[in-house]
Amino acid sequence: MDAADFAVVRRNMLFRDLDEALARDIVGDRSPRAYAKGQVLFLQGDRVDGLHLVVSGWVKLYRATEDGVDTVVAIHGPGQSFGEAAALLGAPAHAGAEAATEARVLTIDAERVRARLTADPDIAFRMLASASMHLRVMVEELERLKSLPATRRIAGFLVELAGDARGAVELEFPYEKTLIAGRLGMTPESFSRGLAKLREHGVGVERERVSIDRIETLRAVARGDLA
Amino acid sequence: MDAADFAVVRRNMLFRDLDEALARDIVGDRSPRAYAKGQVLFLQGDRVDGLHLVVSGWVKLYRATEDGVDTVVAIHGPGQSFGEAAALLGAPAHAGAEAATEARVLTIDAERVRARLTADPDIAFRMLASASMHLRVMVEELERLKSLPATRRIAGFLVELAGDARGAVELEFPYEKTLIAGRLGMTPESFSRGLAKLREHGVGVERERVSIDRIETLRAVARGDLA
DNA sequence: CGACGAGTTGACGAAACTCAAGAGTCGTGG
DNA sequence: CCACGACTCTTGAGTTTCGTCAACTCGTCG
Repeated sequence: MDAADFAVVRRNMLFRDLDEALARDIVGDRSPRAYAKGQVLFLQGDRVDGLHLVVSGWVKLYRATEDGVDTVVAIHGPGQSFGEAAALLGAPAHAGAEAATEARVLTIDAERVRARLTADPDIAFRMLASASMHLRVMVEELERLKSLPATRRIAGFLVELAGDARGAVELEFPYEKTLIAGRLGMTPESFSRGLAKLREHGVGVERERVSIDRIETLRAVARGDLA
Repeated sequence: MDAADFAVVRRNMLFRDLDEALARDIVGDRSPRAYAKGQVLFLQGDRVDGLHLVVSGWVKLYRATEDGVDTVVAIHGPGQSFGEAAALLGAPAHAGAEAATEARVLTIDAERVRARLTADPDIAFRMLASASMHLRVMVEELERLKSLPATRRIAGFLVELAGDARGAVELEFPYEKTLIAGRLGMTPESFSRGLAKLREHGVGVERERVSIDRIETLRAVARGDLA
């Protein structure tokens, strides 16, 4: 694994602030594996062999309901990990994973982590922290979904993408709009209309490129201060 | 703490299958504290001093949005715990907690758990398992919320309450309907109408008492096999 | 060039929210 | 003991939002 990839790994909660040597040791000689868009990493109910860490691209987690409709549960990008708990506990995955774009994902052997874990309880804390963070994200998502209208959810998504930028912002949608719509709990049509409505707040969209006149305005929309 | 209470504690994921002596040791000499309905355990953003385990009654976790509306994130009953990760990591709570009914809650000192944790890494696994279960519940909630119409969500809630009972079932709502509505992501009005609609599937409601003619019918509704 | 998929837009309908009124319960205090 | 108010829940009416169906545009790729 090259240095650039390893740098991404170190952005993850589990490896951040961890002793360099120990981090390398846990990763072992594994290299990220490349997945084509649409390729399945594992299915819902599969036993997960290791914990997954996205090095590049995006991976979606989804659940299939009985009637065939699938719900997007989360989407993970570079530096984000998933399936830690399932892997460590040897539990079946409660969601399926599929590459949403071309992606490279590092699979870390659960047994290896488990061995280090008993040796160094600090790692256990990190795993807990990681799980806790996932939980927090889900809670926030749940909150948004329960209470906010579509336009505000979209505004929120854009704000998140923009990070802490200020003033005029140019950015790209990281994956297909259809998928974003699913993540935000709406249909592609609603997403499209929502984006159209945001035009009056200085948001321009052309294909996957988005230009925002004033990100602060959008933050106000997301907060609900603006219609 | 008396034996009945301790039995409830042992139903929790963290303490189930744990060595009896160790379990008692972790709990220490703490006793459950009684909370009146509406009493606040901690606020969103508070530093949580210990992990909380509901012995009796119900505790709601909620998040307040900027505009004062609060969203119910989860509701925990006897044997369920919350705030584990936050307490252990010393992180601020990402939701507020308030007694939804009269409740008794055991607060377990985080430092004490931490100490046992370094001694016995198995405890770390349990905590992870616990966190993972929370996550799974949230994911399921998210899924339901995204894809299911109100009536099905209500049916699902009743089915969950009924457990694995068969045939005719009599039960009580564990807390106010308004709160249930919030948990299911709808207004009290919608909840009321939804319940009314379930009458044609053999559900009778009188105050907090619910009588279900055939729980199997309701399961079918929840699955979507029945309108 | 033609087929295909993604995205947009319009028309329509159903579901859920808001506002408002009213019934029933419970606790409190006169 | 009863009257009052507070609160919860229900029901009704009107409105909004969102999903569905369908047509059409526009790239992409074979």
